[in-house]
Amino acid sequence: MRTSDFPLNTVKETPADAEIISHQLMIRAGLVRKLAAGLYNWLPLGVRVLQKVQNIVREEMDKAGALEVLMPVVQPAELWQESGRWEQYGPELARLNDRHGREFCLGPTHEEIITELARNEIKSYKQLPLNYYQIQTKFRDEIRPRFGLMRSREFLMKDAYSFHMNEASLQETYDRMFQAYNNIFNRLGLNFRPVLADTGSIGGNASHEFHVLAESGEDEIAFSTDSQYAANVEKAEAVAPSQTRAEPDQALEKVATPQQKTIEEISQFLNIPASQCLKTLLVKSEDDGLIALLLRGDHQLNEIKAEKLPGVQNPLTLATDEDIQQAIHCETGYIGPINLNIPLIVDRSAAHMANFACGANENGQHYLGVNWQRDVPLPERIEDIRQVVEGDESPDGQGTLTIARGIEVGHIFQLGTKYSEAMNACVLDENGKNTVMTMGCYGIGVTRVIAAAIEQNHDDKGITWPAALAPFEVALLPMNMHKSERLKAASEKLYLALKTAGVDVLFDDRKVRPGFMFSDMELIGIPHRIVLGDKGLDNGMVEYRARTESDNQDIPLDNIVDFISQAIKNTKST
RNA sequence: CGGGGUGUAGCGCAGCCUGGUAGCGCAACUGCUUUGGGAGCAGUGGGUCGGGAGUUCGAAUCUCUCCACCCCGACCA
Repeated sequence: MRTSDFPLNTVKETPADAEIISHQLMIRAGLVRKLAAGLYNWLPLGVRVLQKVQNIVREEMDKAGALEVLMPVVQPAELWQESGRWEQYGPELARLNDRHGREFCLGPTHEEIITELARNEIKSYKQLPLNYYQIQTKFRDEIRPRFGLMRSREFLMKDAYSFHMNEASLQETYDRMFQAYNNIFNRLGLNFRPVLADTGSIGGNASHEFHVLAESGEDEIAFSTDSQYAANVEKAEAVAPSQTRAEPDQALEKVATPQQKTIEEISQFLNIPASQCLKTLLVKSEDDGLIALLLRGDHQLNEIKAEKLPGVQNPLTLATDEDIQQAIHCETGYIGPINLNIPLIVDRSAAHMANFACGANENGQHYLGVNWQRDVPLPERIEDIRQVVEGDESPDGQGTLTIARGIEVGHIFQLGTKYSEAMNACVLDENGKNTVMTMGCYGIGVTRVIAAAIEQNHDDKGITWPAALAPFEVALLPMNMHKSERLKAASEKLYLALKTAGVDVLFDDRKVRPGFMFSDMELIGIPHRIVLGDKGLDNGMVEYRARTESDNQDIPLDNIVDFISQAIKNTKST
């Protein structure tokens, strides 16, 4: 490709509304342009990268035995009503009517559609297992689209759905997908980790997320220092402290704490660490009453864990100030377990506290030196309801947890029969008996992968694409070609030779100054650069430099095609 | 949805407080010079100042209203 035929649309200035580096660079390099909040146009250069990702995803999915399909973006409401998600989904589901007034939505995902497809097309156990996938646009009307292509409203996703006779077959495909995902992200050249995950609103059993590690990631991941254990903090289990609870050695004492409500204020006011304060949160119970959740002051409630507990309203709902006033006759901030006449659930770590402080259920009053059993019965329900923190013991008993940030680029689920049962997707088994199919689903955020790749691969000059993602493999830069017929001839000849050798080369034949060319090619992140100049030609040499290197290498013109082919091969295999 | 902010040339911004001929830099186009790290000089084109209503002799500027976009928050008592 020639730059005279392939305008680069790079911009020197950083757009004002781009917060994170990938967003800035995607706009500066001319990959995308914003159309509206969360909506982007893809320019030719960006499309090339998109296609690279798609090709790798396709190859690995095909290799893993999945079959490509294509389903509509616009989906009839009936199917969503059948699964129950028409009501469950909030405003994130974009709904619309056609000219006849019939209801539709823009697909945020395709479980309903694939289940409808499968129940019509799959009749016999002999056709199973089957794994369908597509690469298709999704629309989610996000509360707040942000970080450019990282959380846009419209985005490209690879989604796959598998169908099975039983759990064992599902597990087999799930394992294959797990492997396929590892292959995909390895081939893409990303630094990533598969982690145990919560199944979220989609429901189901086992689930893994694939995270690209980056500071700007929106998710927190907990890793063991000593083992392979890795989990999203939403999911990571906070194990009970291994040491036994300290003996009471302080007397119970009631102290005035006027205007001191938050844990921070209390710990400062009483001059005790937050870990010695007990935090009491009131939430709604299933029958619309109240339940108290007790946590160590320095710990945070894990909403996902809490709302799964029997008796706790799901989704988790905090008690209002009025509820609390009515039930306890005090304000928030002064609640504690002593003489608290509502059901209590205590976190494992909180159950190990001794000589702690807590609210006295009277405005402006706290207790000090509180101990379980002596001053207040230890609640029967001891559960894991907190977020893990750095330094916690790893749930597998090996090492401690460290926490890193990640960008979720893939997610695989064992769905079970959630959708197939609701939508009656059955096949006949070998006895001619109707059986509900078991399902799995597997997603990759194709557009997000690109943003994540840039977050992980950039320098002060621009993008430093992993080889597999770069829009072109080689930049061919002639210095002032329009002034030298000899240079022009040599450049054209080399361009042709590279193309013939199957190299994806971008030939900068614009009449621009050298510095301009260098900057453009570095910004858009082409991994290999060949520079031709008159001086070099005198000696039959050209210059080579890899995008991530800072020094030139002189290569004989006669060898450069072989040299480059080899360099490309090397970067691809690493 | 709550709070805050911004809308002026393709992009980045000034002008607004204190009403009086719409500006700067980059980009684009033309010409000349230059040519190994985003060139210099000269010239050219480009604006319903987000939309609407109002106040005024006169509104980018003041008032009201609508819209768009951005940031923070939306469990941490």
